[in-house]
Amino acid sequence: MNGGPLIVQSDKTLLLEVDHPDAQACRMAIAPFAELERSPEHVHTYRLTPLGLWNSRAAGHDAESVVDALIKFSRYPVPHALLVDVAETMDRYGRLQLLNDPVHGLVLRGLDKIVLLEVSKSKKLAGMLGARLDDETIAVHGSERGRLKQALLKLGWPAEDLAGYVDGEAHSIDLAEDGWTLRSYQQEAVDGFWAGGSGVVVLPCGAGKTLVGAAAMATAKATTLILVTNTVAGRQWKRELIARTSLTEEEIGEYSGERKEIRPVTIATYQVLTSRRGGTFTHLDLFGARDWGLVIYDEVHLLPAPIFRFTADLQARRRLGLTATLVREDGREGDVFSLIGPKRYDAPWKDIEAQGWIAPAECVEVRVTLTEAERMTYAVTDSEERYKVAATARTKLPVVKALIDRHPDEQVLVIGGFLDQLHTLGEYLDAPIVEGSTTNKERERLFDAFRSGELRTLVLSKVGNFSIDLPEAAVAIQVSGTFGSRQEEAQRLGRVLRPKGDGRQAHFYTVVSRDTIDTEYAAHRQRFLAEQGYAYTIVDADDVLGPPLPQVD
DNA sequence: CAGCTAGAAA
DNA sequence: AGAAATTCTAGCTG
Repeated sequence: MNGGPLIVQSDKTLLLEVDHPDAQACRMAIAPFAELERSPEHVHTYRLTPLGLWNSRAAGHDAESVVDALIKFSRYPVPHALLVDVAETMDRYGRLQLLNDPVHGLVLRGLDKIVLLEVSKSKKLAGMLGARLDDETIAVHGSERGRLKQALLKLGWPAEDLAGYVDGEAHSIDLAEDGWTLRSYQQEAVDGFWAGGSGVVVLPCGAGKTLVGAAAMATAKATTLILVTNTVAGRQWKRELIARTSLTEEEIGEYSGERKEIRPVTIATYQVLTSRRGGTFTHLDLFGARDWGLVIYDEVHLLPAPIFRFTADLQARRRLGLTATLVREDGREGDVFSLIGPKRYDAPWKDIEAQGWIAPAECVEVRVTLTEAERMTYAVTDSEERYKVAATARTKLPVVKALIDRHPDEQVLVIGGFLDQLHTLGEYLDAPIVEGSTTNKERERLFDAFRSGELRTLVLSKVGNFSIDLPEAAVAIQVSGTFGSRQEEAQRLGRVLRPKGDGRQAHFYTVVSRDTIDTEYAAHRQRFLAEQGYAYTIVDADDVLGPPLPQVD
């Protein structure tokens, strides 16, 4: 219509022309409700999904604002049927509400009687609903609050949960007042969460998600259960809470493989909760050990399946999910939506970078050419092993070294997915390795040495995908990854995004073998970051290695 | 009680 | 669609 950057197609894909002058504004406008699917050089593909639309609906956007954005940036007339579909899909959220009735307890109310009638006939809801109280109200078994929301989402009628929460056991928690305040986006995130009751806050790694958690605790002023991915991450939470809140060492317990403390604020690992013996979960008591007023899920994109089940029974407690990437590789975003809650806040990474709260980062994909012999091996390897062969090619070694040498004054993390490759690298670079078998004690020692500057280079296995706080790292070099995991890429970039004291830039290199599936996987991993506005420059390994040394024979 | 190892789970 | 890696428990040792 007006030469805009966006082509809206009736199959619900949106094509964004990247080089168009309005592309950036358009990206900002559609990001709240559309999911990026592909991001090659010139045209990015987004998709409209029901979940994306419902998340933006829950965040207070109405169908009109979505329709306006599509029409405003569209190059051609937007298919009418698609606009109708957007409006209808968004309108499905909240037509059913879960409420707390003073007489009947938990009830499902239909703002639309027909919808209520329709879902009440569904076999999927059998056993969850009780007596029909009137035209627009049906009693709900209190214990089924979570499972009912899951089922309704699957039926396409996600309920708005207004049934409220128990306060839990009160516990005095305040933010410490010595010379710092929450950043504006952190405050907005906490306000959004609290107003919504429960849900997910999406912020980049390094943007201070722990402080959002601390502020939520200071708002709830109640006993809190914090679930984290591993023990070291848990200790970082503890350290941060002691520094930034009125909580003392004695008030915070660690519930991990090593210790089983239950205190007013308890930090537990997902693994310990999901561990079982003889088919029964052994540590479930933790959920009932106290009258928790708030449950915080760190790295909610990694939440293991059993935790979803327990969470279904925790619907009367306030739940805060924290993550940098809401995308899950297992497609269970719907369960996060119905059981933890809708997305309550997110901010584009580039916005927070523009405010100076995370370091600007340059992303470079370095392509190496395999040697004749490596190409031969690759060619004769069957498909299952191929990725490993391509990703762990020895040709990458000197390239990694050259990249490190390009930043002589920076601390460097080398991150990969295959242990033997990492051991080779560790020897080659004379750098220590942190992997799964590294004891927590040793990890903390190495991380401390790195933080203090004593150690310049550290090699990390998949443990580096999880929250590790290493503020000094300014350069990360990725040598291999898992499949094409988008969240992994984001976590790894996140390792270098903590703002540097003097505003230095961060560098993220990904070293990839040319003409192999290594290249494809790398492209897949980069998708999420492309959505956040990070563009990769592709360079040849020879440009990194510099001119070849003269041959001496 | 710290440190190590094997074995299970997802 | 599959393989690798991680993290837990439990049992042993000095």
